[in-house]
Amino acid sequence: MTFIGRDTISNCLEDYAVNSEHKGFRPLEDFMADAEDNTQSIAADQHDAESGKLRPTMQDVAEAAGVSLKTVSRVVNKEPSVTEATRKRVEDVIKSLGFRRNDLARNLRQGQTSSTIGLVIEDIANPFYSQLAHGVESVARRYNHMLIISNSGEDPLREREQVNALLLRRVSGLLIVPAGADHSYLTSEMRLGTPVIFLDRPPENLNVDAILLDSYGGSYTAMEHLLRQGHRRIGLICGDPSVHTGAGRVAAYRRAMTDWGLGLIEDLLCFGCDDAIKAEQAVYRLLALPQPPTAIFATSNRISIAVLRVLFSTTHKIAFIGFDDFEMADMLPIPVTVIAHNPTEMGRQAAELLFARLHGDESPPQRIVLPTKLIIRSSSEIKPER
Amino acid sequence: MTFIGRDTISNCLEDYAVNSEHKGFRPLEDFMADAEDNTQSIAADQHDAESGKLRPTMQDVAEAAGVSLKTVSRVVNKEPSVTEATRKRVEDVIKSLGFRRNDLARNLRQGQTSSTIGLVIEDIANPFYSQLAHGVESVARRYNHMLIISNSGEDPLREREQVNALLLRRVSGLLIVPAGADHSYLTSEMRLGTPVIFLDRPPENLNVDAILLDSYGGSYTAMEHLLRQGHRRIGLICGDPSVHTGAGRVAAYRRAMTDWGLGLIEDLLCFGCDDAIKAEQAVYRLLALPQPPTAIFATSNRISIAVLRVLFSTTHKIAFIGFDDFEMADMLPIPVTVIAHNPTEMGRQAAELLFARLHGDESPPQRIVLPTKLIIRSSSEIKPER
DNA sequence: TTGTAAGCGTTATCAC
DNA sequence: GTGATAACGCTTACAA
Repeated sequence: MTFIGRDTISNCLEDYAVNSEHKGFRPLEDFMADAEDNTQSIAADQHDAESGKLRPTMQDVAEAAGVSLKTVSRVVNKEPSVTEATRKRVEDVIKSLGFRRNDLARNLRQGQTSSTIGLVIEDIANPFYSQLAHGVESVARRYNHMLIISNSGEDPLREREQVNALLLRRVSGLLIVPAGADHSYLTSEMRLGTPVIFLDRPPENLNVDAILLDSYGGSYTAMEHLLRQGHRRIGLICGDPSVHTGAGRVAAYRRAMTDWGLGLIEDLLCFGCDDAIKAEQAVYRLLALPQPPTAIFATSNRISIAVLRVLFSTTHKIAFIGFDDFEMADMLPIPVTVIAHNPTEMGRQAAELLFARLHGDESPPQRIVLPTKLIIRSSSEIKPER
Repeated sequence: MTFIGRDTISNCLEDYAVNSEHKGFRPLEDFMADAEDNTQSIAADQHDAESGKLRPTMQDVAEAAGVSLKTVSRVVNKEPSVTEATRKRVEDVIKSLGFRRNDLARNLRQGQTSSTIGLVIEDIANPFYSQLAHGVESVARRYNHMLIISNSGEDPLREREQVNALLLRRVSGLLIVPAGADHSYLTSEMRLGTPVIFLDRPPENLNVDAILLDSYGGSYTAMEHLLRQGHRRIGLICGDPSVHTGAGRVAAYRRAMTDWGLGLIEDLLCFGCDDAIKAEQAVYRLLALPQPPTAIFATSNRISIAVLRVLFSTTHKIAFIGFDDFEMADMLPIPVTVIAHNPTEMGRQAAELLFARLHGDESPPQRIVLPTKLIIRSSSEIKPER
């Protein structure tokens, strides 16, 4: 075990510890700007010079063991009809040569697949997606498949590229959180036998399995809860309202207002708040209104956090509900009421369905809608000021 | 766009909205227990009945276009020497047949690799690892590689299985956050040419690149900060102290105490708090001590959150510092002082190094130690009660 | 129990 | 420019 010496420690003290002007969580790029040249590089001891050896094949093993290639194959695949003696001999050679079967070749011969499934999401760094991926992975492992994850970054073009790259690699199946609108480009591939399942958002122009969330129902429940508390001016902060999930949540907002006999006040609706900056600006705009909202509904975890950051920094007493639960929602100064659901379970169900398809389930494409649950903490219990 | 009807909404109201006895963030399994039978399944419209078509090969394309297999290959790979006319003809056939090159076969022929890299981590649902994965993926994409992520769940056995599965699939390179202790099993594979890089923890019995964090330096800085505030009874809550990261943080704790002329009080040291439950129990134990600590140092993000959950639920005024920054650390009732670093950058650097190795960089194995930064918020400024 | 030969879908070599 | 033909490392079918 090697530790960095005391000099490192004093470096840290001088360079960082005193600096406390920084506040707030800085997850990505902006962090290293002032720190990266402090990267310390320590060369390790020695290095194996000679390399360039070729990877041994079954043929090599066969020759070294004095048996045929096929016998090696039998041993490797644990087929029964091999003498204990030859098996032992072959296994020894395998060990000494460091042989490892090439599954690329194996899969090429056996079927069309790579015992790998592909998952296309927006951004693995978002907890929603990392939980989703966790669920998928746990199921994939049960079926002896590995998981290739690729980020589309909400870019339809990139989504297509990634899907194509996965298909080239002959993934056994595909799980997609769609970024683009038109997915008809997948029809031919699906006809050829690759099962595809959509997550979180349904496909357009494609008849395919989808695991969705009850965005509309959950949001309607949340709105009703706010309305029951007496709120009439409710701000809405959402991302792209043309995305399915956003659309459902916005529709629920509108419908709830209408059902309660309230008109829509355009000034209270904020669209396109896809990143933290835009969401924060939207909140500031709402607060500056002659008649600011008495409550705010945010349509996703990222947006919620941005909104709350502003709300907590002001003295305004505004009720809040957000879609998606998030870690620490219950630990904030005012615990946050959320529309919760289970991303891990969503990933699991999608993966299970994928493997069912892979194993020959030919039933018609399904639409599974997972339930949401209003978790009432404190932020929604703030009453409207009169 | 299809929305769930009003009946769904009332379901939600009755089944969930009223239920508010639940508090706290429930990320995984325990959530669905009471909700899963509410899963609604809606069968979709119709279904393409006939399938079973075989995937077209270059040979099929060649026959349909009346050219040789090799010519198709030339077109697919955009090699120069093809007439515009034949190129067009072949491309049309490719489109009409929905042909897609099988990269399994291509890779088999070309080299040993699958233009895929493998990443083995503890748990993708942990923000530390999902940020790390994000960094790796962004670099991999630049190099036209896809990323296979697999979770070891801290289990050395599973780690080995996963590594083996990745190697069987002929990943171009391997990024590992090691769970096990002995990694000599990788030597033969590395000699055969697969570059391997360790993240967060160095390998044992293996001379290989590693990207690490300055656990010791960061922790020492944190301890000094607490000691300067006058704290003398500082509780330590950590996971497995035999893991490299844990060991470095514990060593810094001990050393700092010693350097300040303080003895170690065994009662204040809590080891093996790997999950939230154990960490919480540890805090309760500390609080119940005849002389409880006036400050606590937690050695990871998960532990920090568990500790804070307890601390915030009591009236004890205890200072706190945690290793790893986390989202919302600055928004809690008492903003949390942390030892921050950049997981995304760690992933990026590891991936860059991996590709350098892949491109023939033969320099001796490196140990890169990334800096940490003490971000002082409020939790560390609580003075010891006299 | 063991071995031979063909073939998976591509690319590489070298003719034409 | 284009096309045979032989690999790549393995499995399948069938023979010995």
